[in-house]
Order: sequence, then C-alpha cells, then structure tokens
Amino acid sequence: MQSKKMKLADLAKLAGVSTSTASRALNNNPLIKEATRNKLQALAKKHNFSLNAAASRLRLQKTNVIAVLINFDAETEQSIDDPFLLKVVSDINLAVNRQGYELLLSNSYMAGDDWHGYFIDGRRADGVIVVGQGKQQARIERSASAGTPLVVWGDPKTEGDYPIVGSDNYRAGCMATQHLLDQGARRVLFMGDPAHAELAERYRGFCEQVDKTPDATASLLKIDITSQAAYEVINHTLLSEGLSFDGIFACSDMVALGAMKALKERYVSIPNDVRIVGFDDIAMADISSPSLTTIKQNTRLAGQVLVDKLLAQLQGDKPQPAQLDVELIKRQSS
Amino acid sequence: MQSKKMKLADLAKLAGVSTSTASRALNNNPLIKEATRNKLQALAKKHNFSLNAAASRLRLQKTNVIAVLINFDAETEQSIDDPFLLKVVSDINLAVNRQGYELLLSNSYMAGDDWHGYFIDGRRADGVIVVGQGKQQARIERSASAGTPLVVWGDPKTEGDYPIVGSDNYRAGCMATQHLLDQGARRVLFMGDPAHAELAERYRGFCEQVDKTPDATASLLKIDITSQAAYEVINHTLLSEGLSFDGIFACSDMVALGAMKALKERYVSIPNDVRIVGFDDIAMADISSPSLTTIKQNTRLAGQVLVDKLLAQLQGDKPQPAQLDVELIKRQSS
DNA sequence: GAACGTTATGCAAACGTTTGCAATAGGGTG
DNA sequence: CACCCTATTGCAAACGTTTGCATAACGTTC
Repeated sequence: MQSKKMKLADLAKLAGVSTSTASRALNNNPLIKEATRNKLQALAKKHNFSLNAAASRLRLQKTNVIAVLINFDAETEQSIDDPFLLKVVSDINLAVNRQGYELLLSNSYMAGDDWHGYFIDGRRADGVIVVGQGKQQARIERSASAGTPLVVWGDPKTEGDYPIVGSDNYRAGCMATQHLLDQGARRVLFMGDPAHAELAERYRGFCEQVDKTPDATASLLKIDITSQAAYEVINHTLLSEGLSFDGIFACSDMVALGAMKALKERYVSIPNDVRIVGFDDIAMADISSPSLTTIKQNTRLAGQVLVDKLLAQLQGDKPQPAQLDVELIKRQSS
Repeated sequence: MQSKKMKLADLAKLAGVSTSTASRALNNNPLIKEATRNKLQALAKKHNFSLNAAASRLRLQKTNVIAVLINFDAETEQSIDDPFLLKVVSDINLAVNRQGYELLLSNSYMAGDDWHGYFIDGRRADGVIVVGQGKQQARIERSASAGTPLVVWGDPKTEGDYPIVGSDNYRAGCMATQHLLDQGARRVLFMGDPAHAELAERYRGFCEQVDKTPDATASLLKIDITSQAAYEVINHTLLSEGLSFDGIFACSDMVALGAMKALKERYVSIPNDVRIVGFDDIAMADISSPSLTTIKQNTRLAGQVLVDKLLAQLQGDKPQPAQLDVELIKRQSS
C-alpha cells in the first residue's frame, strides 16, 4: 500500500522519461520504442500502477462505460423479480466486458427523466442499453431524439428512431400456438398483457394461428406478468367456469408455472387435459414437473447484438433493429 | 440537442455570475444567496444542464460509485444462473441508489486480480461489494490489505480483516434440520458442498441437530450447487440404493427443486416419503408443487446492511461483520 | 463618515490524463 | 561536413470541476 497514490508523472520520473512518453507507452502507442514501452509497462506492473480513469475520461471525453437501464413502468422503487430479465442483464454484462467496456447498472430512480443529460452530458456513460420497452415509450423517444446512443431490448417491430433488438415475437407466438394445436388443443388461452409491445406480437401470432384452424377457439386472459397473478386467475377461472380450455400459451415461464400450480392443485392433468407452452426458457422450465415446453429466447446472443449495435452507434452508424430467432423447446407439459 | 455540450462556465455566463458561484449554487452550498441559487438551478433545469461527472470525480477524488463484484471460482466467463444471486445484486442496487451512489457491475474478468488498483487507484469506484466468498479468499484478502473499502456477502463467521455480511447459516442449518426431524424424518440428507464457507456452517448446524436426536442418522451428498447436479445425484442414488433417506436439507432452492423433480419422477411422495427443506426462498419456492419449505434469506435487508457497512468504511470506520436473521417458511414439501 | 462585521461573490490553482506540435538524436547521403 | 529524413521523445495546453483565499457589497455602529 503506497502512502500516496502514484500518478503517471511519478512513474515517468521513476523511469526517467517524460509523462507524455509514459502515457503513450502504457497505451501501446506505436510511436514509442519497444524497449521503452516494455520498461514502462513492467514498471507499472511492479508498482501496481493504474491510470486515473476520472482524469482519462475528462481528457478523452469518453468514459468506456455502458449504462444498462432497467425500465419499469410504475414501481420505480421495486427490485426486479423475473429471473429472465436478470439473465438478460447478466448476458449483457458479459458482452459489454468482452468489448472492454464497463457496465453501469441503473434504473429510472437514479437517471430520472432526462437520460441524455444524466448519462451522456454527465459523462457517466457513452451509451445506454434499455432493458424493457415498458408500456410507454415517451422517455425512450425523448432520449433518442436528444442524441443518446441507445439500444432497446424489446419488440423489434416497434417503430422508432432507435434500434430495438428482440426475439421474433410474432413467429414465436405462431410456433407456440401451432404446437398447442398440433398436440390436440382446441380451446386455447393466451395469458399475458398485450399492452406490452412484445406480448402484443405474440398475441397476434397466437390469434392468427387459431383463426386458421377451423374448430379452434381463442381467448385472452389479461393479467400482470407474475406467477402470482397467473395462479390466481386460473384458480378463479376454474372455479367459475370449470375447465373451459385445453391449451395455454403463457407469455412467460413464470406465468406458465403459476398457472401449472393452480391446475395441479385441482388435479387437472398436464398435458392430457391441458397443454401448456411458456416463454423464455428460464432454468426452472427444465426442472418443473412436468417440465415446461417453452420458447427459448437467446439471451446470450441478445447481449452480444445489443452491445454491437450500441458500439456501432458510437462509431456514427445508424444501425437497424434486429430480430432474433427463437426456438421451441418441447418438454412434458405439451 | 445543443450543438456543443454546455459547461458550467457557460451556464454561469448566462446567469451573469462566476463559475464558482454557479458551482456552489448547484451543489446547494449555503454560502450562496437563496435567490441566486434558485435562479441558477432553474436555469440549469431549463437548459438540461448536467455537471460533467468525470471532471467532478477528478477534482474531488471521489467517484460516488460502488463496484459490485460477482465472485466466481473457476468459470470466469460464465454468466450467473442462480436467481438468488441475481436477487442479491438487484437488492444491493436498490440500497446503493438510495444512498445516492451508482452501481458498477463487474466481475473477475474485468477487474483482474488487482482489485485495489483497478477500482480504487483507478478511480472507478470508492468501494467494493463482493458477492460470494468463493472457495478461495486470497484475492479478497489481498485487496482488503491493500486498503480497499470492502464488504463481502458470505458467511459472517469467517475470520478476516474485512467485514462479512450474511445470514446466520449455522442457526439456519439447525432450524431447517430440526424442522425435518420434527416432521418425522430420521434418515436425513444434506445436499451441497461444505467447501463453501456458508454451506459449511449450514452443514455444521445440520450435523449437530441430527446428533442430538437418538435414532436419527445424517449423510452428506456433496454436489455442485445446481439443480442439474441435484437431479442427477438423486436419480443415481435412488437407482443404486433405493429410497435410503426420508428427509433432505438442500443448500439452495434450486438444488431442492432439482431433487424434487427426480423424486417425483420416481413417484416418491413429498412430503410423505421424503420431507424437503430448501434455502433462499426464491420466487419458485412458492410456485412449485408441492410448494417448497425453505429458509428465507433477507436479501432486501442484506443489500442495505452491505451498503451501510461500506459507506461506514468510507467514513473511516472499521465495521464489524453482521449476521442476519433467517426465517423458516413452512410450505407443503415438509 | 470612518471603521467594522457580515454576507455574497470572484480569482486562480489544482485534480491527472492525453496529444498537437516542436525538438532532439541518430544515421544515411551527396 | 552539411544536409535531410526518420524515429523517438518532451513541452505545454486542455478537458470541466471545486475550493481556499481574497475581495466586494452592504448595512450597522460609533
């Protein structure tokens, strides 16, 4: 432990060169003779020297930081619960690091309404990744039009002057529904809230597929996207209408699992009486019993694409939305 | 969108005052007359002005950032999977924000081995919260002795010159095990890896409680802490030894759920044939069927305590470890 | 009206990098 | 040996804040 933090000038003095040379040497500037560079890098390692990032950032007008913003609607204060969102964040983290950037984890609570001011003008980050479109896109729009380098995880079909990366929700909706129908379901249920852009697309695929099938009928159970809500609404439906459906397309695995719990408690057989397909392929989908058929979103790839598109913007490009492939994972629940 | 980023001096000129006055006004310095202060704050808001954080940090030698470091052992590259850890991070985030700090999400990949150099000397953060002790504490020790303000989420009984915050794992182990015994279990199984400090404590409580009970026997199933491993080992055990146990204390809910899946597939009745208690109380514990009895760790409080202890260190204090209360949540699996 | 105290403001230095430009060293060429 | 060219290095300014100290404004008191 040094008594006082060493600065570049100290290191330079130790090596008998100027600060400029030291700076260039540490930054692998080819101007510097290789011998000098090696010497300085060795010296830096020996003394555990680190450049002062605050100073660099001030000088370079560049932070090498990417902010990740979890976008809630109402409950600004609440911490996240859905394991899928956290998985997305975690995979973004991976991709961010791989590009040599750091990840500032934030939320609407800190950033307030003026994202551009806070992150970009405030020199806290070079760009922003927004996880979740939310129901109202006003803040995103505002930030984008203020010139924030911005990428959003959401529904790629949504119009906007910022690129949205997300799964092909429409196709996913078709796939899931078709699978339910193939397995013999005829009275199928969509559980979720089409007010979310992503879910609207899934619902669209769902309806379309059902309409194509002569003797099939569709219904919508509009609920909050939590397992708790799903559990309750299924319970309630069974009580009031009996078993009025034989297939469920749930908008998330958590919702599907909540529904499954209610069904099992009332001895409805899965998949014999009711087939279920979820969405996300969280870890639990594989462990639940029966294991849950689901649409797998490729979060690993999503993280990479999000970061790539953001960095492209930093280079001045205007990247397009990206639609990621999904995969139907067939398991026991269908 | 301004063509050029506005700086404090510009704002000051606009208001007809000096930069110093502007700075003090925005920072609520009582030296400034209230009228002046209001005028400047209004002007700042009107022009969407934000202070350049990089410059502030350089000048103040303080970042207002807390780094959160997910501490893995081997797989430096792998993203996190256990929803519990992510929940902890999310709750830390909440607490960090509430104190007006920002959260830099990091991992061993970026920070390398020299945490002190990277975060503190590098002026990337004022302090570090390490999530997970890992099996080897060398890096933590090194960083702490280099003077990094540091707090660790782990087992608070572990010795070290840095404060560890965590649940009372020993007592939790006792509670869980006693509950199994109370429910009639006599051949009880511990699933987990006592090489982790936290799990060692839980295991200690487990053994002690079983030893106290005349006709009860304990065994240890040493596994990786994943649902997959749990599923496989239970399957294998049932195959080779038949049903050689009637109670399971799993070191995490994910492990418990993996075990449950294997048991259900072989028609072992839960809780009649085997009682199960998990750990963490993740969202799934409530939704699984049967729902999972578990030990709830108070992550919300944990986040607060971790942050408080870290900030105390920034004030120069030398805070003590903290042991958090746990709660037994009784559900259907026991 | 001079002296003083109080309150509000301004000046200028400092935080630690990076980089355009100037300067130096070294080596070859006419 | 003078010249030029290239390969390295150094000088000094700039990035945008914050703050100790000096100063100005203003009212009060003798």
